[in-house]
Amino acid sequence: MNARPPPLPRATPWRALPCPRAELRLDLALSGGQTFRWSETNPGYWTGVLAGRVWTLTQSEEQLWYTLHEEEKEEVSKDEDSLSEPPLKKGRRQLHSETGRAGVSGERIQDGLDPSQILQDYFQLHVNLSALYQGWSYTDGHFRNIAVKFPGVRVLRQDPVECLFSFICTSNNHLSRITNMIQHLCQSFGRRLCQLDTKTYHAFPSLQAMAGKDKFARLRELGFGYRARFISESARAVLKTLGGAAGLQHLRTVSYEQARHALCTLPGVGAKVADCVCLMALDKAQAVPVDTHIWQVAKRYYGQELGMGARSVTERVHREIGNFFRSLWGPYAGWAQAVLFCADLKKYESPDPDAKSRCAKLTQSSPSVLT
DNA sequence: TGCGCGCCTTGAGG
DNA sequence: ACCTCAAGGCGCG
Repeated sequence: MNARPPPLPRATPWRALPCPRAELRLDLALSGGQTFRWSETNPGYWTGVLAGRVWTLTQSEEQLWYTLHEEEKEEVSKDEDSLSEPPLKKGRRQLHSETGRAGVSGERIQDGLDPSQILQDYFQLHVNLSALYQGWSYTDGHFRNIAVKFPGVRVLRQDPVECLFSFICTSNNHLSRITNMIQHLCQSFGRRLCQLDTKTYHAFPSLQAMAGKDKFARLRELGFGYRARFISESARAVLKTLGGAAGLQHLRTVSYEQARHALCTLPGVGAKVADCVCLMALDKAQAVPVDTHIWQVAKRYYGQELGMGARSVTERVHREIGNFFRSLWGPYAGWAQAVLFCADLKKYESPDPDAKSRCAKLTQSSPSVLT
């Protein structure tokens, strides 16, 4: 079953890189709450924007297949702000090389950077996930139970700008609405890339495009609520005080504590969002984002004393849970958290025969429980 | 200084 | 129709 998938119109021929399914499950990695920009356009086929190009991905037992869609002619979208850097001429595209690894900018793909390198970088295929799963399973019985059903959950190495502003949108919000909001953000402020069927694809907006003067009002109109201010003001703050996109990228080379502290100076960024960005864009594998969900999991499976007395995830709870999981899972604790989070998403809940009987039992006994 | 509480937008789901 | 709650952050006491 390692045959080449059928070709798509106006797209490059399919190519593959070796990647066993145990090392990567596309569905879990791309729709498990890390990124909000991929959709399953056909069963098993995932289409989305990465490094300024539109890709479709699929996988067989041993290989990850990819094709790149043809870009439309240069048409600057209306809202791409005048503050934007001058468009780079083809053939002289921006190159980031802060870390020695391939630098993937969200705005434009670099000519000369092999698409397979972009994918290896994005999926961090140099990390041996099976070995990590083995280690976590050895020290953690609950993880061992989860791991069987949720193999191949990798932490993506995302573009820092896209990751930061996506997770600012997640505050007090739910997955379906987050996905819609980010789609609106890209459609309104991002460069249009192409159209497939009826769906248009846009690059993630530049900092300049989000920082423009009337952007706050536009975002309010688009239904971002109080997050509108966070987005426009954080875009300005990144440009003004953190050195722009390159400055964010540079946080990959500093310590977890330094990166986290820098992010927390931005409006709309607290401990939770900062940890998400540290983990998913800034190479801080030890960062454990703690939300209400992970807190419930922690209390239920790892000890009720975790975050005891609190009614919500306060700074103290965040610290306690994070430190607990780091001591349990080690330097890649954030990667293990991603597996647990994925497993807890409602859409992945398997029809559990025990759940019904538990529920029925609870209902029967509820009068005595409640009184 | 550390901590917890109420508020902020919107809409999906019960 | 009504309510609650959602991958939270922030100002305040």
